[in-house]
Amino acid sequence: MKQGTEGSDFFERVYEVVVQIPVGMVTTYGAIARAVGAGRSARMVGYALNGVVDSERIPCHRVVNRNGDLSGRIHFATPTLMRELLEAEGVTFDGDRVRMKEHFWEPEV
DNA sequence: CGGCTGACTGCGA
DNA sequence: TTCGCAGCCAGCC
Repeated sequence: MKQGTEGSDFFERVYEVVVQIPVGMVTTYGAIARAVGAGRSARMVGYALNGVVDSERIPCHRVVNRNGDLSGRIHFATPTLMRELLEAEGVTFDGDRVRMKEHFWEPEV
């Protein structure tokens, strides 16, 4: 995908990575942060997704924390939404958390 | 320019 | 594995 072309925002990088997440797979904020070169700005990754309006273009529900727990503004507003979306895509859950061992996908740098 | 906030992570207990 | 504390980075006021 585009690399270095936009060069405007770290946000764009995040979006580019998130949209590449395969259906039925999930990744962590830290993984995305590293993929975009931010390294430790995992929190900013979530912040970037917070600014996303196109949930259709940005599958933010596929992004979880390292525990596999669905954290997110959307999940905070509608706790069932993210889980329903993931299950609908084929993601399996272990209790209240995603089976990272089964669905962890690492973004390509 | 300075300080605060945040959808996180790593380490220690 | 879970709980708590501190650290880093980028955006915003």
